[in-house]
Amino acid sequence: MTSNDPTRLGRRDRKKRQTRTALATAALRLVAERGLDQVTVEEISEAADVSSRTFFNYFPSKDDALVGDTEADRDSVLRALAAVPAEHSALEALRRSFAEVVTEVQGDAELSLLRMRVVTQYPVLLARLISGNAVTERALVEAIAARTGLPPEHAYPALVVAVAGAALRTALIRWATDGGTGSLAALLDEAFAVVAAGLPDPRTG
Amino acid sequence: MTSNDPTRLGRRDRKKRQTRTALATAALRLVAERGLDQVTVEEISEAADVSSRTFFNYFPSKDDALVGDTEADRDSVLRALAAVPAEHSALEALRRSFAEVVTEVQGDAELSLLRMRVVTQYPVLLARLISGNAVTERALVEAIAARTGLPPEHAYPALVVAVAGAALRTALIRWATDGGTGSLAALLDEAFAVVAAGLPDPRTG
DNA sequence: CTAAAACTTTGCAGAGACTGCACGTTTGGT
DNA sequence: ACCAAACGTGCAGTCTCTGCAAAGTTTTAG
Repeated sequence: MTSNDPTRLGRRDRKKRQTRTALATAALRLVAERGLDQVTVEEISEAADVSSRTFFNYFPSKDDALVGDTEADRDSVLRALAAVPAEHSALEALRRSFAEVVTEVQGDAELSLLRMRVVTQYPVLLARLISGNAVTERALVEAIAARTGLPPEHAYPALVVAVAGAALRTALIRWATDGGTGSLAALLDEAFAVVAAGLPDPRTG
Repeated sequence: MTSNDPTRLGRRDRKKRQTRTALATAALRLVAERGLDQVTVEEISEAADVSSRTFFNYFPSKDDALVGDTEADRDSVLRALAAVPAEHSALEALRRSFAEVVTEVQGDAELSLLRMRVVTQYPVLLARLISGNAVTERALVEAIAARTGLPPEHAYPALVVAVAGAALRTALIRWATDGGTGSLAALLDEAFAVVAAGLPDPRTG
């Protein structure tokens, strides 16, 4: 779970958080059951016992309720990256920065799997997820450029970040299609290892 | 018909193609001028001199008129991949498969640049573009799996394809932000070379 | 304890995206 | 010239999403 003691927040914030997750899980559950177009915002809101207007106070679109909080992931990854010692390579630094998100995903495996199942089923949602990451990508490119001392226009930072993101994405999908039983961290490390080796053809060894 | 010259299709198909490109270019031009939310489908349709209902006969959504024809790219890449000799590595095969799309993009540089400028400006459009590529990605994973003799569930095909796509994407963005003056093919080759080397930190050489 | 301040929820009205349907026109083939 | 298929378009209707203002709730200050 994330780092918050529910008792320390006021009632207002507690209810807000509650409503938000209620909307998100209702949306995921309903869409998993019936399909994306067969679920309206009004139905989701009713399942969470709020008005449909309130839904839009929490999420700017129906899709956003399904893809999860990309901003929280962004903060997490950026903070982690800043904490990685400078002597590590860019690729290794990114690998470590993903660790926190990875453990969060695995910690909430049931919801994560439901989300992955729904999201991968609808290209528009998969795109939405990736677009959230696009914002993260730009921030990461800046950070990697600063860390390596390269100018932000240099090809390298953008390339490493994009490739690392691709590795994370494939590991996530692989983990989800395996039913979430295995270790996501192990899958991620494996992917990064292959990338660091230059993607050698596994047949020729 | 008296002639079967592919460039001289019937009047019907000629007009269809004409209308389609008119809608797409009008959409790109207007959105570049005013912004995505400040342009309605009705305005785009009016600029192309058709009804707004007709717009939706050509494109399923406003966004689709902006991101271009991802299906054509898909066909092109898949056909090219099938033609690459089997002795080349997966990564090299993918690099070659992208060549045709790359030359098309560079050949229509003005429109491509307008599109890249618009698309990169709006995450939702970037997402739409990537979602088209998501379908291509799955097909490529199948093809690479078959080519390498690996099972489709193996991590490698998905990883190579995702990474190659990331390389293509960064090369495209880089080319566009440079104003489309340089050689896109050269940028792509450079990116692939760095990837094949395992993304070594350029600081340490 | 109480009342103002700050915030949240909600209904309402409305713009805009998108779909199914029906009807009229155009086009290609014969 | 004729027909069937394809195309364009208007219309009605659903759904997403936004701004606004009223009403309710929580927090804060006195």
